[in-house]
Amino acid sequence: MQSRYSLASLTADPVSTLAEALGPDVELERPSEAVHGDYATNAALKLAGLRRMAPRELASELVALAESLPEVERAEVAGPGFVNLFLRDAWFADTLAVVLAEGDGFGGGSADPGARYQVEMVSANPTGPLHVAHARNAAYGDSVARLLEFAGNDVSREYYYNDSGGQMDRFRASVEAIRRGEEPPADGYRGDYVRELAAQIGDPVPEMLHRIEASLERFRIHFDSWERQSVVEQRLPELLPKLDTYEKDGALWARSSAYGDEEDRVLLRSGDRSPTYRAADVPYLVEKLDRGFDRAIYVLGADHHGTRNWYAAVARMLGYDPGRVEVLLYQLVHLTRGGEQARMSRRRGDIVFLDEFLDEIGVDAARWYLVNRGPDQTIEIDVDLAAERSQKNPVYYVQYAHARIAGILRNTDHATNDVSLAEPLAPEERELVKRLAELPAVLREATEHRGPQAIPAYAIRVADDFHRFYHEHRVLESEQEAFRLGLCRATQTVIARCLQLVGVEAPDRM
RNA sequence: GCGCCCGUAGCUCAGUGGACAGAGCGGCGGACUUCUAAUCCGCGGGUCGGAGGUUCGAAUCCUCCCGGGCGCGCCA
Repeated sequence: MQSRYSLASLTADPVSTLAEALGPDVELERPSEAVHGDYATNAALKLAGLRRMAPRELASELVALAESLPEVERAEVAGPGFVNLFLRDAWFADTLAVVLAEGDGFGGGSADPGARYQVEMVSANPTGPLHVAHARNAAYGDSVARLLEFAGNDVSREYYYNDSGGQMDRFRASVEAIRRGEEPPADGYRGDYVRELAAQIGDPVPEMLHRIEASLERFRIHFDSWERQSVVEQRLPELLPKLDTYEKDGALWARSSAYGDEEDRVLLRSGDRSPTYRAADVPYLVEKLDRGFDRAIYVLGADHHGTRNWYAAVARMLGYDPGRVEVLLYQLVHLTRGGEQARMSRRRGDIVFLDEFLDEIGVDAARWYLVNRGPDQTIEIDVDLAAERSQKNPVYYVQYAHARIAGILRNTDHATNDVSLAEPLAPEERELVKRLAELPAVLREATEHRGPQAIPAYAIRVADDFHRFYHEHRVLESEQEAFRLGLCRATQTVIARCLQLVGVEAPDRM
């Protein structure tokens, strides 16, 4: 195997480039212990069985290959067959040069070719203000959307709402009741916002939607389109005959259980034969796919998990590739206030509105907290703590690293990409470069797994490494100024990117 | 009863086959004549819910059990 490793072929991922030089099946990882080198691979352990060789023997071959690479200082076999690599300073300088050359694009563009995605999220019916559970939907869905965009896909965010169902009737009836000076019906809606809407004239729904949109814009989420159930439903008559359906108990049912769903679903109610909410899903899905989206993503709360297979079943029933339908579920949010737990249920009245939440802890902390946990994990946030201890919030720790760098860069006008080394690299410099080099892999994985929680975790590591570096080394007017300035600019770019992907601002001063 | 999710440090949680399991918060003790101390350094803290299994190797994959959350509407 002849190595043709060359940094002349600058890719956005220096680590992958190095790995490829060792063979197609080799993946490098960063060992937790420094004595295990800058990078290590378990390739020999994995391939030993296939090649019928002893792992350590195969590892020796990789070591020989690795040591022939100009960037490798030395390599060694360790343990059962790990290969540890120790890299020369030149690799770090070249890697930093790659990051700087890529600039804002570093870590992006991994989707090749890009595809067209629709991310439908929030989609709360406009019967009241958004609350914190909706905020998680928004924060999670929007970060997934941002990841997809940065990977090079075309992404459209859509908000879908029911403007014609029983819930909406009850909402309008509640407003009307107050306008007549009566109490809202027992199953109606109440609260200050209902009174405010009653004080205005006309249909309260559009005004409620405006308020929701304003909350979302404040939360830094912009929707490209808003879709109404009453509009979508109009195509139902032409689509019903194409579905696999049957009559039972006076209602029309979809035979969805034969297409991967858990159960059959009612499309037309017995009695007035009016369409159910599920029925509207059918023309809506057709519309999504016919509009040319390669993939339609639904972002749903875990309380909707019972219908997660319904959408793909509809696609199958109509002859579409079910792989074009993707349902993302996230668990619920519990808020604690003064030690007392409140569940996010509108029905119980324990409502904490999104706007109140933002008033208390700020947009940056709110977005950070809501995306900081994996979607499968229930989130618990102590609002008092989040607001009170905001100084110690990790989000400020990361922002501070960004602001510190901005402070350094304000004091210089050197802006070259020359990162030549004046002296041997310090451990803090090497660690930081390796950290920055992780970004492409971190984002690739976060995008593929729809797991934006990896971003804040990584951003903390970057800030960690930077603060340590900053503490140990002078940047301006040091012997190593050129390299260190480059390191600062690259770090700033990486942190800014991470924050952008989770919808958090990257301040130049704090 | 059935389905989905979760169970990792005192608390909140990272970690979807690799080396002695990590972070933040909380606790204790240190470091500013500097480009920002919203920072840094040190100390303490664990039967990865339990039991089997697969593997050279398991917090991670499989089976069963225990505990918690959420669903199982002709509501949305």
